[in-house]
Amino acid sequence: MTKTTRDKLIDAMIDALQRKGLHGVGLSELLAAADAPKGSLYHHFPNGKTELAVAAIERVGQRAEQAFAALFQRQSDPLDALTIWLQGALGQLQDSAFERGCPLATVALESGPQDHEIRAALANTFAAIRQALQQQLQRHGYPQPEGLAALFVALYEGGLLQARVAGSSEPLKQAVATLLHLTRQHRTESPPA
Amino acid sequence: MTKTTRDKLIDAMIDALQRKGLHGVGLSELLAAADAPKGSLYHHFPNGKTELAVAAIERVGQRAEQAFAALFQRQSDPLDALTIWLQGALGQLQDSAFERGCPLATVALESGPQDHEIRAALANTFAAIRQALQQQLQRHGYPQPEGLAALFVALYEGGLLQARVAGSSEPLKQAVATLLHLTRQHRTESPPA
DNA sequence: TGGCAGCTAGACCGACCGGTCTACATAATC
DNA sequence: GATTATGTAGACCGGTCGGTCTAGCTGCCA
Repeated sequence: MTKTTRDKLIDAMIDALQRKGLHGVGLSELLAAADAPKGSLYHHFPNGKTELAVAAIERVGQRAEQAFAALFQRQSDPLDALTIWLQGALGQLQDSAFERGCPLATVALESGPQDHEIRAALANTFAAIRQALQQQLQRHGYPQPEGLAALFVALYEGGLLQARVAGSSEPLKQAVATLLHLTRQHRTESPPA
Repeated sequence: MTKTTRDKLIDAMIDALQRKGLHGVGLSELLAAADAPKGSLYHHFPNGKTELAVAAIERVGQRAEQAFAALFQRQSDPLDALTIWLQGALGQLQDSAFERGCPLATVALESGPQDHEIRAALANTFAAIRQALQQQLQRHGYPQPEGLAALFVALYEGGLLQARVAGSSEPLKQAVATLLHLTRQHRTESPPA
């Protein structure tokens, strides 16, 4: 299975978004990473960098949904699934010497209201992730599933950010441990019907 | 009290970092906002954009520490102080039509390990904030104060990020409510000595 | 074999990037 | 009043940016 040029471009963009964000990459870097000429980029993505970024965001969203689905299926407790997910992200960050974080976070912060296409793609993706989480939490009887879902996403993004600048996994690990403790304890005291 | 050119440059950089991050601003934009010529920039900050960014990060850190100190002094419960702080950030985000977020988050994600000056400034600032939080939480008998401090910072950064892309305060508000609920409940059951 | 679509290839463009440099105004120092 | 430090002012530079455009390759269908 040889990857198409289009796919290589999207993957190159995802990698770049993880490392430096949208404004931090140049087209030349993207093209070199994908081993493609400029013509191919503008053939597959007539609107250039922006359109490629949107495609990358959407692909990240798809992958996340798939990964979540698989994870929730294997783990009986969604909190276990979340723990594994967080550990995976942290592992990737460590293995890359604290270079590779969330592919969505940096563009999210770089974007303004005028970047409507990018913001729309991001809004959809984040909403979908929160909703998937919420459903699982609800199904397993956790209280305030919506707030809890947003809280876990915030922990993920905010925790990776802190680990990144600290050059250490500790802040995220501690935060995760605390939130899991809090959540589990709370659920024990008000068990599901 | 007329602001010096140096101060105007730093403030312009802080504003830019909140809106689009370091790679998203050009020098020309900074200089226009500060109403200063290029010569002044390179006079006050010989290492250019990077040095200005470091100065901006440090100033943000100083302001945060001052604001925290005042807040913790007025509020008997650190959780109340934190709530006010989060509300303030959310208010600024809303009032700016979801443009103005945390001045540190975007640079943090844009930076790589090679940007050692910026990363060092960020690492210091975040560590100082976490420690200030931790002390207050500890003093008031909250368990796992270190993890809780990291968790609150993560909530702040991750929550603002979500609110930003969603164009809505809801995700953050819900996450905050849930975490406060969890924390307060937990403390009630294991009161301080 | 001719024609055509899909895609690759990269030369080329104007705009803007961050940064350097010289000239000048101002104000403190002797 | 000459000298010197401090800071303002902006012309200027090479490089890179994102984007356009023409040419050519490759395989498919007639």
